Amino acid sequence: MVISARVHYACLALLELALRRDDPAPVAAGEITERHGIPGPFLNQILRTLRTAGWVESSRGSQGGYRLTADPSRITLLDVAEALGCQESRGKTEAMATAEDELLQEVWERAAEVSRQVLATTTLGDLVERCRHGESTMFYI
Amino acid sequence: MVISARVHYACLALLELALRRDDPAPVAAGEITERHGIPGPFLNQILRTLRTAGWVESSRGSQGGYRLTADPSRITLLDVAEALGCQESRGKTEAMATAEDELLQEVWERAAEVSRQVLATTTLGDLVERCRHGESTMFYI
DNA sequence: AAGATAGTTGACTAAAGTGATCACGATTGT
DNA sequence: ACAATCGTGATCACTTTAGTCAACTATCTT
Repeated sequence: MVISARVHYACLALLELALRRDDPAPVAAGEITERHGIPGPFLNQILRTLRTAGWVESSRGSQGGYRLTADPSRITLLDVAEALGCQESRGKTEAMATAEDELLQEVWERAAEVSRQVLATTTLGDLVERCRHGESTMFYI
Repeated sequence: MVISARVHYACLALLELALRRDDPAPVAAGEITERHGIPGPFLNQILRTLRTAGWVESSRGSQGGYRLTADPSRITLLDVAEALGCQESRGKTEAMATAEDELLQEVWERAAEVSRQVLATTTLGDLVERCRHGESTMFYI
């Protein structure tokens, strides 16, 4: 599971939308780029992807912008990463996999899985809460 | 933590060396490429890296080859990955990190850390044992 | 109706990483 | 001598990633 700048930006944007969810007015892309220093056209591209994936909806024209389509507590960081096309491959060509090969593959898969679990158990709602309470409630291993 | 083909090959090679550790004769690179279908010159490059990192030693000339320098149970897959220069960056430029930014960084870091833990707790010795007993003793989450 | 604001679309570029190859040189055993 | 084997550095093709651009469409305000 690689966390690219794209995914990071996407999460930032969605977090911003989540924080302003009680405000009925949509949030313009420009406001997000300004607050987080994300290159404008790039964020635009990302928001488009999130819209196609169904996580945000947009309204055009003046006073337009983006809105979350779901409750922040129902959107996990894994959802976001997958929406952005985080393809994990290591796509065994099926041919000639020795015993050692398979043994290693299992380890790689497990390493990826635990990583995925972390993302799957963190929702935008969690982050909003942490953000509001100003606590950094991460417990390290 | 991205598992590249390079790291996978490196682990295969080291596993091979570990399996044949009682045999005093060094293992030629050619034997490994043949058994696992790894492109020859590529494995050569990888073994060179492992040598510089100190995990294997080589002897030249006819009957030459590679040998492990350490006990397989003391070599973790994380060691191997790091030897191959698995650089994880997501290197915050230090400038303008908003609260949301830092919150996300913590999550990415934790996701990477649990992944690293899996690799750090699996040694070549473990794999040798599993390989010999033919069991696939992986417990999934 | 005009103009400003804001999202839509698709193509495009530059840089970096990845997987892999090559030519040539240096050692060592038989 | 000769074949086997490692050592070194350069190079290449391909893909992904980050980011850009131009032109277009929709909507609101006045």
